[in-house]
Amino acid sequence: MSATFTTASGADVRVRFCPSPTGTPHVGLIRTALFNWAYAKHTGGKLIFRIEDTDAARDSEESYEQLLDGLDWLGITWDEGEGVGGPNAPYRQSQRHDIYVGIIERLKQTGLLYESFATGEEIEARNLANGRDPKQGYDNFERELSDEQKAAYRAEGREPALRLRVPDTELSFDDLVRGEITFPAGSFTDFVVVRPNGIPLYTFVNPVDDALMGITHVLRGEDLLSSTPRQIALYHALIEIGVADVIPRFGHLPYVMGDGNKKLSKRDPSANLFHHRDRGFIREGLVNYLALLGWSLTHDRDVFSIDEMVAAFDVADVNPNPARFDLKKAESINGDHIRLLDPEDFEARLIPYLSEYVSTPPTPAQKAILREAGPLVQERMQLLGDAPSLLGFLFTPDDEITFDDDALPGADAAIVLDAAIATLGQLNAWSHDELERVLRESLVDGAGLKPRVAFGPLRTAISGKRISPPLFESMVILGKESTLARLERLRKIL
RNA sequence: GGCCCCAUCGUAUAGCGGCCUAGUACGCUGCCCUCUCACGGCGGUAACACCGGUUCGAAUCCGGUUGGGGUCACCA
Repeated sequence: MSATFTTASGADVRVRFCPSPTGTPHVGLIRTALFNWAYAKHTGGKLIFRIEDTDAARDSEESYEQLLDGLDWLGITWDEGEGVGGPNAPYRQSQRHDIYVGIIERLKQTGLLYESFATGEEIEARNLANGRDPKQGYDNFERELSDEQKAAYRAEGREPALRLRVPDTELSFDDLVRGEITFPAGSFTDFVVVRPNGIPLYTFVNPVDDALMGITHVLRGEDLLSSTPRQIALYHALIEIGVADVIPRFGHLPYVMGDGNKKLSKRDPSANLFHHRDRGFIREGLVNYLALLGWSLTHDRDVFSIDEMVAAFDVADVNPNPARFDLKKAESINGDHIRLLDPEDFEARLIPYLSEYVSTPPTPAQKAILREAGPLVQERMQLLGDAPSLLGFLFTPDDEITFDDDALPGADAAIVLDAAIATLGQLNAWSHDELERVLRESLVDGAGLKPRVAFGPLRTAISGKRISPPLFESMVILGKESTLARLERLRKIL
């Protein structure tokens, strides 16, 4: 027999993002936040931001601040919750203890919660003795403990945890991304919701707060899929005592995988949201890539704006397969978004990544260089963090340029440099076209060199590198004096 | 082990019974452009896990097998 229950429908969408503030923000967690946010935006619903800080040992204020930082960076905002307030405050579970105590009391009175004294070892031993798999979990053994038995336990100095009585029926629900899922009777057992010290567990406070806050759609990670029947069982209990009136819809988002076949580990640098920001992902690029982890806009486009995502996003379209975090693809998408930036915007975003060369705010001279150099590199970068190696030479004094080993030409380049110095020394119209014209004339046409042989040493002289922004444009930015000084400096070294 | 989820090129995905000799993107790769590197353009590489059904017709529906993952805490 299948249990029947009411699900939320028709009403305005209310979704939530409810992280525990432990550690630095994980991209999988942020992806979950993004999907909830996008779904709220798409449906015109509300996103509630709640802090699940019921684990004092692991929770930290620093972690909470990082969460805010990360969400703010990506532009994920919420309509109700910690930081902005709302009718269901407080939004930190550590401040909601009194609310929980009242509900626990009512649940106890109705017999939906019962006292459990058994230790893990006792449960396992009993499973073994009864021929059950020791890993099978709790056996609902204490459902009908007599007062005498309870007193005996207390006489031993034991204090009871509280378990929820789950229905002895199968339980199914219609997952928004996976369709109908059924758990057979007996595959989920009575579980602890309150510790002996009276502090409720996540398994209790999460559904309780969802109910109290009127959450209609629970979009969360696949790791919570197996606990859904227990949550639904708790919802039944909450409905029975009038705390909830409907059961929300559930949608379990696919895992974000790392290399191999395991979840992207917290220890993997790729898991850390800020690692990507530090390397120069822009928010448009990272959001786009994160959205692609389990979702797609259309069959032939994977670069899109956040607005386009919001306009099209529906949980029902989320793919149930686990998604691998592919840094190469992410960087490529980011590069596309960098190219999409307005030049001034791009310039402004570059500055923090050039801190070793450019002061904040930049001096007028630095600003002028950035203005001219920005367009030269905007299409050459996948990450803003590429900027220092590409642009550093423009901010470095002529006599402090260091030459990369792989960029150093052979002694035969001396002829090239001599010719270039002679030619440029006489050039007065210091423009891109003139520079190219006279240098080609003297080196390529005159000396009969291949362009790459002719210009390679010049590139090294002015940038110190084998790879640089376009040569003539760079010379224009540096100016005649600086260009000649650099050419002469390399000439002397050879 | 019980239960649950998942299964299309190396990766992410499109596909929701005929439009599929399976599309797109990243990656890799050939050519073009070219002062380097990029960008851009034109090609190439490469996949429906397997076995049964249902059907006139299956990547698409059903069952099984195999493989992978998750979960069975007085963590969240």
